[in-house]
Amino acid sequence: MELSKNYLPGEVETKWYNHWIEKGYFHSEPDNKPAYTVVIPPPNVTGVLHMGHCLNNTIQDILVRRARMQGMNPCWVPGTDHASIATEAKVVAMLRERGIAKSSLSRDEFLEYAWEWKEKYGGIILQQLKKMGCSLDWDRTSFTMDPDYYETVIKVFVDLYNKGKIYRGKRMINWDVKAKTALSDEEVIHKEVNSKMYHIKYKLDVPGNDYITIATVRPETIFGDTAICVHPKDDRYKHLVGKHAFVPMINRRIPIIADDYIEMEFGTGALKVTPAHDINDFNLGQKHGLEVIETLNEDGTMNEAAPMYVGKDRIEVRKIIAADLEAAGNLVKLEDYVNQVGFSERTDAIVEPRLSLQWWVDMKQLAGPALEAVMSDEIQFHPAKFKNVYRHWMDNIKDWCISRQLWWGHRIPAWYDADGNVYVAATAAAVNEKYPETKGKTLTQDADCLDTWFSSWLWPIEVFKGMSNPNNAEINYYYPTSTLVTAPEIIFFWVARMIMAGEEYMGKIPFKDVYFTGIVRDKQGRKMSKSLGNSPDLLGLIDQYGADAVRFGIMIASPAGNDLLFDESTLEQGRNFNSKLWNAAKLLKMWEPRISGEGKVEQDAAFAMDWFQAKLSATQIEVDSMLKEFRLSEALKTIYGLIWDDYCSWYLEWIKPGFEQPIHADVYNKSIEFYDSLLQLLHPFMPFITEELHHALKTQTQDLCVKEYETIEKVDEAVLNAGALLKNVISTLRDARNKNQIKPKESIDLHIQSENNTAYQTIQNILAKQVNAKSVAYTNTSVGSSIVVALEKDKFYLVADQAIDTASLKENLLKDLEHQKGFLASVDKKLNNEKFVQNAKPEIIAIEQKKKADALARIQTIEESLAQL
RNA sequence: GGGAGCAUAGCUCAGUUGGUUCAGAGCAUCUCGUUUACACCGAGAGGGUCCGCGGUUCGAGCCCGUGUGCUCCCA
Repeated sequence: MELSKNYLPGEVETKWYNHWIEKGYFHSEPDNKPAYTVVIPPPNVTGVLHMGHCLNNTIQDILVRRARMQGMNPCWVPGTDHASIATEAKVVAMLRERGIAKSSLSRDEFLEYAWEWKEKYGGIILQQLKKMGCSLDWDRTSFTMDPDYYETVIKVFVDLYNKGKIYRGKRMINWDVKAKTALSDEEVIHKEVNSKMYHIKYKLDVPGNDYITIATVRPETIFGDTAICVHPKDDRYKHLVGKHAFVPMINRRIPIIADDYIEMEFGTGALKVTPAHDINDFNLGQKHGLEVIETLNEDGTMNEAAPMYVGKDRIEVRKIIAADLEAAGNLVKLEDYVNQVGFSERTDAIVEPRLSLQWWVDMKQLAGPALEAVMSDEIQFHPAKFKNVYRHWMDNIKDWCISRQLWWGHRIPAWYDADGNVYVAATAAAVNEKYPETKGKTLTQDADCLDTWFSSWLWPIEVFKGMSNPNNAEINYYYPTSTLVTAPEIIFFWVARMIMAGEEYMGKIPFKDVYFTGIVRDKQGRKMSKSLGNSPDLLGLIDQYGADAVRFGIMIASPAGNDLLFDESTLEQGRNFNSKLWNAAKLLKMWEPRISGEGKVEQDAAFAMDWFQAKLSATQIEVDSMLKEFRLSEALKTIYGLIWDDYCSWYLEWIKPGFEQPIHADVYNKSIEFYDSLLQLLHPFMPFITEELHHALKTQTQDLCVKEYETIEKVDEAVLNAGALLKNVISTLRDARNKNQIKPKESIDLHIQSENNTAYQTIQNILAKQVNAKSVAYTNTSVGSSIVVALEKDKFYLVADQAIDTASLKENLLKDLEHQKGFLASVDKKLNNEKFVQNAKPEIIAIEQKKKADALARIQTIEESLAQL
């Protein structure tokens, strides 16, 4: 097969992906081989591929492809998450564009639109993963609202309720005014915001015209104030405790109370207490038996509690209230202030604390075994630092608010009778059966849906129908899964809860290793986000550079445990690597017509082959151990260096036949074999080009994708060292040529002075070729009018036609001499130190003595060279 | 406010229980070079008081203390 001038990724990628699918390589069925199971973190059904997915799925594909080539039975399950809030928001927006208000639709009508939307636009992201080469088992594509999955979620709710681990309660929750739903704590993102601190004075209900001043960043909440609180030890306010004050503008009379919760140094030391709209104030209110006055409607507008602002949004009121307070004479001052404000993860609306009746999971009961599994390393986190983060959260775990005021999702299986009694069971019929007293009564189902994560925490179980069809062959074979690859941001949302669900419902951990990827940032270190517009178009990049180059670029820049600073130049590096691979194959193929089977392999070529075999084995071992430790980026770098430097720059040059000369069949075949091993090693990282070249090299019986790794050959250390010496000599001599301005084309005569000539004789042809020497000779004495180079204990004389710059040669030698002498002095200092000799281990002392002997020998060599100048 | 982590070449990072030849790699930089795989290239080079200070030790990039700066998580 003839290779084109350049590698063209586009066609090659489509061709091989289709081929792999046709062959069914990615499909897994339980068998006798060990399973290697990975479940994809299900992207939102509304999602499109971004850099985070790209990193995450490339890593998973590397692990899965490698497992496949190691003879395991890998199963990588794709799927999507219904993403309740995000999807419902998209559907509502789509309806609005068509002029349909959600409020004008019944629940069923709305859901019909939602499903229609999901079928049409959902799962685009899965198609995009194919572009990247992901070896997912498409026959297993799952969705968190598939019928079985849906039933399982409901079953789990009922079960936890029956066990007393789910309850309904009125609590302070995070309210998303845009989506008009409750949010869990994890769905609130705290950001630093520039605000204003309003100092507002409240008239005291005492004779005279006295005031008490409070400081707040949320002045619109004053309408919900039901007390003012000061510290009991605060001398400024002691006399006011037990008295009353009036809320500005509405003149409602509220008590002044004392509590040591107050920080005297903060603000004015007096706190307005608004139990309905702040969690701390709520707790304070409970403690002191204060009234709770709500001032907000569901959509964040003010209600009748603020008569002059009814229907206006709270943020808008915050802006205009200053003037009104000022007019009323209650505004003391305004100052700039930076504070933390909670935003909705999904809608970016400012979250309002709100008192509300919601469903909760009692997390304390579930946390125990899940914490233990990680602390005991039954589940290993990579990097391990996330163990601490995990423990901290589990130790301080709060109950999980799971109800969402949405229609898209799993509807809560709770029914209410006319008196407001609650009955929990999977269906209305099941309610009647379980609670006979409900028969004949009109029951209304809870209108709310469950938090999206209440379904995703069952993902590793239910993708194998582990709950809807317990103990089936697949769940028994594939569960627990092997490795979970995910972003650290969802350690609490998802990872922790999957562990809980696994322990609760399977009695077993859901995965053995968790690999946390870094966060994808731009060149300046800013997180990639839609609002910053710094996310590149991934499909465009794949078109431009090829999928392999994108995978390479992203992996080479992702040090284990660190964030990824995305820079397009690494994709360029990936593309250049593609070219390098392509050209090396072209070179090999060029030699094919010149194969000759005659005679013996020349000794320098034999050396080159032995050396590369040793280098290859050593690197395979190294890569193996790196991958075991999930050091993927380093493993890729190592393979890159092996291919580019050791194979292309050294090995191929060493065995390269002269102009139009034949190549020995053994050398040719061995070189092809080496190259195929390199492609195999690289395949998990860059699957397309490696498969293409694997087939381009020669007729293959097997696709690379499923070709199992062979046992690694034993490393011949002696040959490895000999190769290292050869490389060192070549570089040193080339440097000497460069420094003496000998033109590359000009050949030299090389004389070697060494105690070990045989070491050089086997490699002298390579040496001659690589430093452009027309002759190599061995000598016992110095060679006149030559460039002298000292390396270790050996000396090399380069004889060239042109005049020699003795002065600079001498300068270099003197510099080296000084260097060596300084080194000798430091070694001597150590050896003459009695304490060192007494305390250091014998092998360390032996090393120091060898250092000394070597340094002395080198100094002698240099001095001799100097004497000859 | 609580917790976790980081600080090594211009950039991004390695550096295994403190001790192999004066700290390594990739990228970037500089010099030379179009020799028939590759300029998406080759050859070579330069570049670091390992954040500051103090301590332990015969010996510290690595251990301890402290200061400074940065990042993330939680409240």
